[in-house]
Amino acid sequence: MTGRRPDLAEPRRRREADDYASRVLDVVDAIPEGNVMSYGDVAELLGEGGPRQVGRVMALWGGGVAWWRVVHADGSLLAGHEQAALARYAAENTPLRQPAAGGPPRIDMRRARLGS
DNA sequence: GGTGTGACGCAGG
DNA sequence: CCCTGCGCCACAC
Repeated sequence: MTGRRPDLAEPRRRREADDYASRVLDVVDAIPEGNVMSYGDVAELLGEGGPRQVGRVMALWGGGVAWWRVVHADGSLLAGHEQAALARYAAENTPLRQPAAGGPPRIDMRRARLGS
């Protein structure tokens, strides 16, 4: 049919985006204390989108969930929120890897990564 | 409709 | 350990 009704088609796509975001946040919310997942892990478990999509969702709406349980694949912490994240890790006893000297601490992915 | 950008990830050097 | 390039995809301009 030629009547596309853009006034209805547009909002539908918007709803799908929110739905995807809601799924991402749901997965993050399901990560147990003391464990973490990488952006790629979340995307893979979700079976949809990619690490960057997950990252964007977290950037926009991650404030309402345990955002510190989503880290980079190499275990490095979220830039700009290292202190807040570190406090959380200490509180829930998340396994960290201490650097030899002065360097930035990272998650011990082998032990903290969920699923392996 | 091309271009740049990003709370990513991986391979190379 | 550092930096660079490329793939990836949604979004802003």
